[in-house]
Amino acid sequence: MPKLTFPDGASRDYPAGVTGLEVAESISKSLAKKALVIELDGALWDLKREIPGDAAIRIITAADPAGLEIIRHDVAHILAQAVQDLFPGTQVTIGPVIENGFYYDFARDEPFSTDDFAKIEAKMAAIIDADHPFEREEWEREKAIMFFRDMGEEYKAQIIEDLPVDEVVSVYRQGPWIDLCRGPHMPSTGKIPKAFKLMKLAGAYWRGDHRNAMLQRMYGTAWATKADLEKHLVQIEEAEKRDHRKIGRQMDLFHLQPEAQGSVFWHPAGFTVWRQLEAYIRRRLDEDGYDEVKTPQLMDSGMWERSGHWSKFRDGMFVVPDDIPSLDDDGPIVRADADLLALKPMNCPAHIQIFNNGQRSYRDLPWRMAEFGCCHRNESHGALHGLLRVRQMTQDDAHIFCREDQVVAETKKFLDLFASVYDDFNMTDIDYKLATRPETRAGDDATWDRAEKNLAAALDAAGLKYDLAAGEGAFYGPKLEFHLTDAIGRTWQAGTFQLDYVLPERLDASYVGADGEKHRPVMLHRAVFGTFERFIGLLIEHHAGAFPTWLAPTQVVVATITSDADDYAETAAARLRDAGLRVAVDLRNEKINYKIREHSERKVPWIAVVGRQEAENGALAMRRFGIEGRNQEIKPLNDVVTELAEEALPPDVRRAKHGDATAAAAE
RNA sequence: GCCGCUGUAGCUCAGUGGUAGAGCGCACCCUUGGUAAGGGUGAGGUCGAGUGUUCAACUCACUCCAGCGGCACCA
Repeated sequence: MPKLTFPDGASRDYPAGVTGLEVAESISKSLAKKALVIELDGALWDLKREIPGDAAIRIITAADPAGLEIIRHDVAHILAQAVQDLFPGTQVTIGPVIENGFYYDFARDEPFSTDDFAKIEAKMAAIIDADHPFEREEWEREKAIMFFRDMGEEYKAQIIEDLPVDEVVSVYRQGPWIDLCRGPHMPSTGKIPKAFKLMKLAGAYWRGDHRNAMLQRMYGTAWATKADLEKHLVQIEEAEKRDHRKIGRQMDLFHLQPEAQGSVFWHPAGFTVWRQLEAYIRRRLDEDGYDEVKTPQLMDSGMWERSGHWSKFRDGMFVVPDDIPSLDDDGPIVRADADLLALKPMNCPAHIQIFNNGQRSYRDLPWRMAEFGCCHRNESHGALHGLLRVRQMTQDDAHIFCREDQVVAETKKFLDLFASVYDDFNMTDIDYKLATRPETRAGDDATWDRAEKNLAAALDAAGLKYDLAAGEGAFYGPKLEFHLTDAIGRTWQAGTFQLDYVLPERLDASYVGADGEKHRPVMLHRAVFGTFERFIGLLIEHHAGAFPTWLAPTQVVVATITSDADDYAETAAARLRDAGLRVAVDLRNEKINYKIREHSERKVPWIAVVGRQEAENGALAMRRFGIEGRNQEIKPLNDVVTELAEEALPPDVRRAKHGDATAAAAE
């Protein structure tokens, strides 16, 4: 007699052999109707399976996040059934639930087309209408392998072969269709909400390994209700509107072109944003005790051999022969045996050269060496993506050389800086992760133990909660990952922090300790923004192009209503410029509506409208971006100059100007 | 790099086996208009590149290039 405990703490005895469905019915008919699966002590269980013993239970419906996963899993199954029905000879593989939906990988020689989606979706709806019960069976392992092999389902057979020997092999029937599956499933296909949609088609390697066959992956989204599906589709549209590539074109920030794929042409407006960011972070680093340096773009391949990059990452480096190209049309342009140089893919080896140039004492440490270093990486063509994945990038990079006993304090110092910077950008939703040792790595386990412990201690000291990302560290040391959530809930990684014991060793960096002996410094690789390219991409999408005033390419446009106000407009603009603002003047022979529209589309924070009245009164009609409909405030020019100059201050400068008093008052 | 899709004017996109169209933008003219598109005229295209099929290719086929969505990669 299983004793079942309900979420409210009450418990009740049920007859042996009772199923989840019967339990649900004993509570209420409507619950039984809505029930999808039952949770037993935290594990999900088919409603039609006997409950084996005492358990804390919860009936899962579509309204439950776990229920939504069941729905998505079941939709993946009926997708597979529909596809095999419509395209005989297609092999099924796996079809997991992912964020917002699911995918299914199929093996088929002919390519699928998105044109097939309508047909497949119709078939899926028919399977739901048929209301096939999902029926679980447990099979003997060899029988299952034979069965799927006989069906020509090589991938399924392989999956079973690779299951741990003690794992129960279960299959589920849904009407005429049968599939290997761990389950659980809802009682029948008829309970699946018709709130799904096939989204896209893509290639994916079998088991994620590029040496394996390429399968065809269908992505879909599925929800508990049609309204949820609609909402999701609208959200996708919203995200598309924020696409930094699109906004970059609309706001004339930058462009990319085939002759320099992966490298950005920054236009004046876009580079204005860059300059603000660079000036900002430079102030922050100066304040935090960094020394800025500049190191060579090209270094001899020998340097990269010594650093270890040549053997491991040569395929991602741009290599240049160290030879004068020949003007002779007949012969080769460069000698075949020319020495090789490489464009730097990172700044750290060069920074070690500065460290090594002269004798260093323990008194010099920590040495925080910063560089806005322009690096090149020969990223594969398929990886390039707007500003987010480029071949030429500039990092707000720095390397901190320190003693082992300084690692925790330096890490904490960086974490404080990091949080403060992102706070200035109004991005306070940050998840921290400690990425630990990967399978292939340099350095011994004792060193890794110490390194991971140091980072954990620093996170604790900074009062930060964090998760582990096991095996995600760099090959030379553990990393901290910073996952930011943007205005519409997407997560991004920009900055980085890595602990490195290996490179100082390889490039023989040392300092003289208090004991008069030579010691190895520890090296901390760190970047707050990451790369300017990626960070600007992130900012564009986070703000949907509407930058805060201090970053906006143009901060205020003075737009005239009639040409009688032209002279005054120029005077007002000059005043604003003198106050340090980025000002444009629009004297065109256009209606004010048209001017407002155009500058609003460019997301200029302020439009200062001047007509005859403003010109006579020495005023401006100020219109702030982002407020729907007519919004204006007539203000004396002098007041506007003062107020906008204040609003346009970078956050750190404003903080310094007003001291900590305002900050404290704000808390 | 792999799989799929796409490539037509500065931008967004129609279009057909018989050598191209719209809207916006741009230029010029009229309009001086009070908070998200005033009107007119005009310029602008080797239809991504190459090869092939055809009397004829922007259209069909193949190859290449690039972009997009994934996968793999990401020091």
